[in-house]
Amino acid sequence: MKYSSSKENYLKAIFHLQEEDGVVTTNALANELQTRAASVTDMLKKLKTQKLLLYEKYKGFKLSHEGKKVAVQIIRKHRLWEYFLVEKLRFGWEEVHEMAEELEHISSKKLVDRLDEFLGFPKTDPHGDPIPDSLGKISMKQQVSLLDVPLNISAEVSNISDQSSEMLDLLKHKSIAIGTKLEVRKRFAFDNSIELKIKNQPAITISENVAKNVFVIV
Amino acid sequence: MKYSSSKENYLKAIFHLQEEDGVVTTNALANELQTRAASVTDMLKKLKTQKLLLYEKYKGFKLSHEGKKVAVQIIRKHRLWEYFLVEKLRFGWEEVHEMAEELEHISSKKLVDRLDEFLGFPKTDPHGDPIPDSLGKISMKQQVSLLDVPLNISAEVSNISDQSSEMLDLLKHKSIAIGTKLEVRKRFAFDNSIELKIKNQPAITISENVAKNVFVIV
DNA sequence: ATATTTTTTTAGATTTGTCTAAATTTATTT
DNA sequence: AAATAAATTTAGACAAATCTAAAAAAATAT
Repeated sequence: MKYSSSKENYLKAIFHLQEEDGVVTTNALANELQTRAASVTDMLKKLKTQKLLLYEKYKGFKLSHEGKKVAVQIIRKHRLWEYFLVEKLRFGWEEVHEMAEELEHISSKKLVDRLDEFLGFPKTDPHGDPIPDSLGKISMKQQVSLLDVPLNISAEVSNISDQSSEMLDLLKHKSIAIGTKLEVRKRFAFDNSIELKIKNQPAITISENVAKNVFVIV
Repeated sequence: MKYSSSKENYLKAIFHLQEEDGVVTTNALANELQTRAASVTDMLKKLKTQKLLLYEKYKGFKLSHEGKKVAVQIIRKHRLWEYFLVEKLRFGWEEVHEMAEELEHISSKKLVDRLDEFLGFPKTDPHGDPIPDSLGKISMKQQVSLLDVPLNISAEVSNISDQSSEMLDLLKHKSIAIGTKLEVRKRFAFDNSIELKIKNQPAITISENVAKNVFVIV
């Protein structure tokens, strides 16, 4: 089955919000998609008709099994194309999102699978997010923010949730990138700032605000 | 400026028909795009409003300078993506057209230029059609059908205009592919069939009908 | 040069996705 | 538990791209 780009964007957004917050609301979705609540309601009805969504009006909604399957395939395409753009075409990881937003709607499944193979079956995209496999399975290595990681335990940076250029600039300066191995040495109760140690480098300090956006695998 | 996929398809189709037949008609375009003449008229008006087309009703139409520029960029994208699919993702040249029809509408110019670079600035796509450069220049190595090529002159197959699987099957059997170097040895006036010689192989004969679809560069 | 056929255009509908403004339902206060 | 506020849905409209059926223009044939 093939769905419009618009429908695919709704499915993807619902999937992400479901993951993060457990429940999705009409307003949250409208905000995520930069549209109006009324437009969201219109689309929810269409998605329900196509059995991609379980929806009772005023009562809330969530993706059906089929809806989830479609969403995951779109996310797979998005992340594989991002990987391609960064690793093969040498784009910076901060400039690939918009291009991937378009590329994720290319329909051929065979194309995605061949691309996956061409790229060597990467496990995560350039932002550290896991790439679902051809069957839709997502390896869920659990990520923890630096705020929650235990002290003096080796961890590897896996994801940066705020990808503003200001944030990326700061992290670059502190030599923190996806894949960086580090340990949290101390938490300062005064301002919740955190002291980190990266091998062969002097200790560094980051603010609570930065720490909460840096995710690691322990 | 960004145009809808539908508009881009019209521009591309008009460009191709203009190239082939000099003049384009409403019906020819409707046929090419598998749509109705009325729909074509509707779109022509829109393209005129956007100054992509010179159009006087009942009098005919052709692409404006700007319209041509846009068409060429789409053709560039189409052919680069085809090249990518065949050379990097190992698709057969007969299965890439539909995928390229989608990929050609991805908007980022920077992406296309990076792709071009990644592919090593190929000059022709897998069907032998020339790939316009970043500025829209198309190198017009003139192609001649095997019907028109002089005898006993070395020529290189550059294009197959009929790409039905029957034709491709026949050519495969005769070891004729894009890039094959050959000479025309003899023309038989009786049925206009042609005898060819490919290096290190016995001479072969092809019918007029086949010959007229095989284009070479001399 | 008139009649007939073909091509092209118009008029009016339809579908998809969106919108605004108003109405309805649910949630929150007091 | 009413009153108020917030969230959600409906009603009705619009733009883009398409369609069918009918009208108009151009091309062709007699």
